[in-house]
Amino acid sequence: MAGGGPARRASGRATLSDVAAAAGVSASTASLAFSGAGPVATATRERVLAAAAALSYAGPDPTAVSLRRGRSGVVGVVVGERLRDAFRDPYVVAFLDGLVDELAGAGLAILLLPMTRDLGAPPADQYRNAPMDAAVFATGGLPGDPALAVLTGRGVPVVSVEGPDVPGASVVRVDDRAGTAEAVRHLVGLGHRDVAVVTFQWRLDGTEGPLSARRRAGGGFTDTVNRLDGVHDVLVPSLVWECRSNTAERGREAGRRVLDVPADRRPTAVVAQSDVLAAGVVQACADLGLRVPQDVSVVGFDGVSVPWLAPHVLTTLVQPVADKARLTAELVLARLRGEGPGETTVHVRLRTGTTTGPVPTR
Amino acid sequence: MAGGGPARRASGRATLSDVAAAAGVSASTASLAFSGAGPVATATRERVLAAAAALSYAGPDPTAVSLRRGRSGVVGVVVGERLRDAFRDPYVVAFLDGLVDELAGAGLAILLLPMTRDLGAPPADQYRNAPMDAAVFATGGLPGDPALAVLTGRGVPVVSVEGPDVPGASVVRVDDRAGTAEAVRHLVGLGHRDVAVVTFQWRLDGTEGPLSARRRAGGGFTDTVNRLDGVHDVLVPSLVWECRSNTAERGREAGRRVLDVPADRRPTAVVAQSDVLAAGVVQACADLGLRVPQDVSVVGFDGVSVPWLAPHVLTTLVQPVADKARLTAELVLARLRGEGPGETTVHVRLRTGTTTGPVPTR
DNA sequence: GGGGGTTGTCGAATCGATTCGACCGGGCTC
DNA sequence: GAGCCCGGTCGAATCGATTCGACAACCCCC
Repeated sequence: MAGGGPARRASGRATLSDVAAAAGVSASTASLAFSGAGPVATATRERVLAAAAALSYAGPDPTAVSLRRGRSGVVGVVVGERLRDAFRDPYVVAFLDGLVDELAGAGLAILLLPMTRDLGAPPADQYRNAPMDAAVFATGGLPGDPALAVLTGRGVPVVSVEGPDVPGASVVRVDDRAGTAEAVRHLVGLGHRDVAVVTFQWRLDGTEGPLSARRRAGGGFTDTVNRLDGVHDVLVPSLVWECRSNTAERGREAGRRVLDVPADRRPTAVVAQSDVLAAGVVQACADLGLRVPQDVSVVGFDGVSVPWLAPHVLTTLVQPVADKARLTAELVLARLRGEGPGETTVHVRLRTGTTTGPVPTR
Repeated sequence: MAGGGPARRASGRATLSDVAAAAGVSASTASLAFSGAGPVATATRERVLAAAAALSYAGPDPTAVSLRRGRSGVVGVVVGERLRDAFRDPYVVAFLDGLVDELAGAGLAILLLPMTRDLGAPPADQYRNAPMDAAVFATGGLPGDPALAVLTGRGVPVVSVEGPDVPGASVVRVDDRAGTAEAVRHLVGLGHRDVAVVTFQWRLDGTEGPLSARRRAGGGFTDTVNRLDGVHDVLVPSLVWECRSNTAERGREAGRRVLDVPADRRPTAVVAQSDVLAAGVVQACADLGLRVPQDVSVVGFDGVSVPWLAPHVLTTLVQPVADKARLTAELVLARLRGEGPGETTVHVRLRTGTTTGPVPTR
């Protein structure tokens, strides 16, 4: 031992220099001994490791490493407005689970970022202050989100999943327009002509109710718009009802409002923009004493399991959620390798369940 | 302008020094101009801000700030084993939502940490490498989790919610033992004597089925143990069934296995360790043609809304989830202020719903 | 025995900021 | 008019590591 008292700083924990001093080597050598980069004599390494143990040095400080390497190993993930609502959606959870798995496999940690709730307000502090090597908009987002400007201003590469199509961002697209169109054609094939649509929120203002042409023209969330356009590609829906959040509760309310009308004016089918909303609509049917699919057909979107709908099996557009997560992670990793923005499209597939059937005869 | 070409580094983005140089001031002054700490002449500040805008400098680098300040503004949150399962539990989501709100209010960002799945394996990289000012075990945890050792080794203060009771950690306790006992007394008051218990996993090995005395003696998750002890405080359950994950699906399977026996040997009441499991048990009753509560009474735990159970209202032990989140956040903030480990207890309250009733007469 | 190649170690520069102490005028008080 | 205080600015140290280039020692082989 190189004499002298303990080398610990007054300020607290031991640093690599302390360890080096205790082991009688330079800081460079101690670093090499820890990281394994570069040649170090076995005896030296052991001396360093012993010194580290003696000082209970727990390895290099992540913050210092981040600064030096210009990498923090953290990826920000933006999820829906309220965590409470976002995490209630099995699709979001499944996607997040896949994404976390893929990124964790690459040694990356996930930072939860709240989606901007008010386009007028400044974005949350975390966008500005939290360390981040990249950011993923996991569940869509609005063009013009100030958080986006902050991130690109910082030089943080953005990967957007069906999100704002900003220049410089990597994009994961979903062919939800074509998919929705296919689902509507399925309904038309069953004889349906009077189809209502239950959508996500169009903008961030908490509005709920029939979507006016004026509001529609104003532009909205990418996925919301695409899925509605897909309906219009096949027919003009008799009613479009906007829900203020993507929850079964709001879907149920939407279903009640859309379907609680005299039978001759009642839509014979409802296309919902998510399985969660669709499940709410099915519940609304039960509330109203309407049979699914004899009186009303219901179509969802996502293809996640909604076990509490049993014995119904939702007719829905299945997203390949695991693939989508993997592709998203790959786009993130590509940006981290320094490659430019990339782009992928994932395809949805119509799964016919028990919630759609022939149009009722009146 | 102080002549010369653009001061940007070849390596990429502008730094504070570049801005300072462009504005013709020292780096110290530029820093002061940005942070607002210390006096800066208005004219100078404006010159600095203009230079920053010209160089599209987006504010101080979070990593560098973290190193200097010894604070990253990031709090790690450990949630259950699989995100997929954890986030399916409305209670976990509600708690997390509250916690994120509270911590975000203090300018802290949330890092998602996967719970250790295998006590033998080394903890995930993120425990070692991710910047973190504190860590919260949000949904329980195992004593002896190696991730804990890594965190305390790093000097990261730990706040454990019904989690491993390690020395030095702040602890949020729940009086779930007393609460469960109260629920069981409620059942006893209704005449029940033959009560089955459906529990969380006891350990991490994916076991499912009747909990043996031997396994039980081996020690398990804090909350699992406490809630079971609460039952034993009142009576000896006729059967304890361990589920390998806290999902309605496993609860349903448990319910089927526990209740699908001849009526004279069937438990008249089931105490589940969560509302999610309880919901599964209620579904199992429907599967088996048993009426709730006429044939079987069911008790849950958490008091979160399980809307798809309608028209049933679960008899359950309500946790004050918002308070719990707030108290947890306060313990985190106290540690961040440098205070020592703290401790709180939250109380649960029995809410009598429609899923418990008098014992059936045979 | 000298040249060339390894191996092991170290010093110093660097990552991008914050902050303490020093310094310099100018206005104020006594 | 001397002394003081304060507003404004700057230089240098510091946070805790990584890494490049230099250098010494040693081995091998011709």
